[in-house]
Amino acid sequence: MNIYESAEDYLERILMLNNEGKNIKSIDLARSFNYSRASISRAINNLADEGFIDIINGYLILTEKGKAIASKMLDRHMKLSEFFVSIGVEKKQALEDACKIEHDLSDETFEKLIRHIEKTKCV
Amino acid sequence: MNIYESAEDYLERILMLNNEGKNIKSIDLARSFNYSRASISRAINNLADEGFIDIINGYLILTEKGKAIASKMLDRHMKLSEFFVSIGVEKKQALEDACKIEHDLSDETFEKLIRHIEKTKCV
DNA sequence: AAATATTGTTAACTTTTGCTAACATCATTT
DNA sequence: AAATGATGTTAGCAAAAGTTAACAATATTT
Repeated sequence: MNIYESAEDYLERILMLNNEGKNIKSIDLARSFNYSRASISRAINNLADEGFIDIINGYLILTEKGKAIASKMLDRHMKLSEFFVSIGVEKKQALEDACKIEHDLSDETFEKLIRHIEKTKCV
Repeated sequence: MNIYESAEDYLERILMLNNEGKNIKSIDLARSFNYSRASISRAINNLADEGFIDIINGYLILTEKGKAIASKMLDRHMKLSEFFVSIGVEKKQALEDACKIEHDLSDETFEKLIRHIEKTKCV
């Protein structure tokens, strides 16, 4: 009953696209990640089995449980990449790095980091 | 001819232990990571095949190629964990988080981060 | 409605990185 | 030298996360 790193990415991406006003099907996610339809199909069905999403008419709908994870990841994603950009990292690179480490940072470290960023914002 | 994350960890750990004045055999690495002898044996032989270490009398000796990676990782490990501690993260957690993200950060982001840390040191 | 194109699923494979079990080798101690 | 113990290797397994190929189910276009 773990949630895997890849699963976190999928949920986050669904929310990200929803926030852009898009309703998402499997194929959209596959295109978004540039992964095969097969990979996404299996992953998505697992997420549905585990109650992170509902699949309704082919559309991927985050459950509360799924949304909780998606929001957490998206929040980390945005804050980390903003921070990287603010210290001079090129945007594309900042996004890429944020995407990787958002899964690995402990809650403690992430929170302390955010506090540090707030504190040093005008330096 | 990639270098995998686990391989980076092994090389780093060899250097770390060398720096404590220890000469390291396979068994020491296994104990250090709390991994089985079998896992380490195979990984180490791969690293030797790929020219990252020499195995001499059972001792694991970093080649120049191996040392380059080990130093880079160890440097990141120390600087990141120091930074985390400096912003209030508990030491054990700081080490754990550093160990994970040291592999993922791009050179650009790592360097910019270090510069930022230097700049905000006395805030 | 029939033909075509798009989307989703299934099965079997690959890579990374760990495991256990069984065996081989090397070192120590009696 | 023989017995014991420590270390290293090999073989086969597992899980996570991707792949391709082949097929099934939907949609769309003529």
